Amino acid sequence: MEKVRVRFAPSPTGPLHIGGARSALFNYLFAKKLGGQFILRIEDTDLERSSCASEKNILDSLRWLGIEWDEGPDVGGPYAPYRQTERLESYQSYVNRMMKTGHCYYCFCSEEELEQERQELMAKGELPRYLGKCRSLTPEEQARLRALGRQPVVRFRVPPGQTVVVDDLVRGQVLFESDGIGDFVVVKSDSIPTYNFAVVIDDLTMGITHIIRAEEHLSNTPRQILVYQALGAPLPQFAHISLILGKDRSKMSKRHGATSVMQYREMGYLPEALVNFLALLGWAPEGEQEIFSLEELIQEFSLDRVAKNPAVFDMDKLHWINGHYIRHTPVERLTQLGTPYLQKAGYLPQTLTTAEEDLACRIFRVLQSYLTCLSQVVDYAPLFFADTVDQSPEAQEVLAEAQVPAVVDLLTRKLNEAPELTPEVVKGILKSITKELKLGGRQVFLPVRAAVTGQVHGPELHDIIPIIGRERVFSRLARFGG
RNA sequence: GGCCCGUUGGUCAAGUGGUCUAAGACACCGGCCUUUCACGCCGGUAACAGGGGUUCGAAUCCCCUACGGGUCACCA
Repeated sequence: MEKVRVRFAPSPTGPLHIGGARSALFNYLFAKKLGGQFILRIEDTDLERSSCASEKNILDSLRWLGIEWDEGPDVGGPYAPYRQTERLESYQSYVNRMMKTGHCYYCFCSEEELEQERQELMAKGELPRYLGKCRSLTPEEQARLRALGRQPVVRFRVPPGQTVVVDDLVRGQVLFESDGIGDFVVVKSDSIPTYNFAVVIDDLTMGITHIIRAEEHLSNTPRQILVYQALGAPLPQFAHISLILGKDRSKMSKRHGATSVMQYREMGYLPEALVNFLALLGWAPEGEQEIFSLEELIQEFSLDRVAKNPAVFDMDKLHWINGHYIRHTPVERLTQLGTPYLQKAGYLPQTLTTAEEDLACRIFRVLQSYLTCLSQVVDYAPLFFADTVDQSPEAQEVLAEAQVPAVVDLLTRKLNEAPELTPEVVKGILKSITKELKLGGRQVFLPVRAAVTGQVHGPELHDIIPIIGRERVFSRLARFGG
């Protein structure tokens, strides 16, 4: 069997979108599952909107997710270059060929003329498309127009009365009538090829076997197929995956909140969590497993388990998955990834002493089951770093109880006497207080928690008191003593 | 508007004519664990868009309607 070669071909017009990441992921999984190659190609023929920064963002985002490419703009490969603006010559010969065979022709219509044509068609209630005005210009007419300084575009001559069949691996056969497609531009007046043409040539010359991309490209596919046919080239396999929708069921966009991979990274999502989540959007494994490593996904992935219907981006589930990965990752890694949030918020300095590193590690150990994303550590930070804490209404209620001053005084004394504060020591102290004052656990633990943290909920007291440290604990307890 | 795609609980989804009085997960609710919360464990509520066919039998096949989405550029 022919070796599988797939590609992810983003245009560098913005940061990598969550939808793009999923397309890349599906391509990657498909390739790796079948022992094929995953190629990254940059489609930068839109000179206006393309930027190096966006390209870098896309590469960084993919790498962060753990999606590695076998060939691409930065790593090279046997079909280099992998940036369309660097492959301009490669398109020219194909244009010439189609020009010679009559599949293409020059069109001198100006934008104004086209706009007018569009308006007229719309006014008549017909579908706006190019009517083929320049289809049969004689060489003389062409020369005259060129002499006027008109820069022509090259259009593809769409054959009339044809049914174009898109054989799609996820959607089955999809039929299009060629009459519904106007002669489309293949080379722009600045002599840069358009998307619909460049993709075909690149996929063809790079030996791409399967084109897995978002559904929004489905209606472009008949145009591309027409080009393949004009060239007498074999068709690759197509697979159009459904879109990712926002909460309101329209295509995911900025107004739905975070849409780029990097935003999720900044919010403290782990790459493996995002990958796991994205894989489950529009694809379902055979069993009932929900948590998958990249390796497992590669094992399990198959295009025929990809859904046809669009999927709503479910933030709740992402949170759950991320929380799961946070709970299951080593504290050292959590600390490493999470400490920058503490630094950015000013709780810790840019460069850490060994003691501060240790402190951060202890904080993350305690918070591990509380966080659903790393940035939330900042919400808990005052608990560990503030000299005084505000009491919640519930905490105030608890602190009004009669036994509180005695408990606080005794705790203060015992903490003071302890040579060192460790979880074991604090645990013992708290227990001894219940005994000495003959109080129920609740009557001791709850007020202590309220006084020390300002909350009635939170991690084990014996874990957090040593982290908070004697000084701060005393300053928080002070107001509640007898 | 034309063309195209889609429609199983709030969400992700399994399901490819009988084993569906429809799986699992998230969310939600309840219980257990625990000094509290979180975690974890156990349990519960909740769905085949509507209407016609085909068939002994339909979530599964066909048609229509409704709704949602995509696309109609010298953007990709």
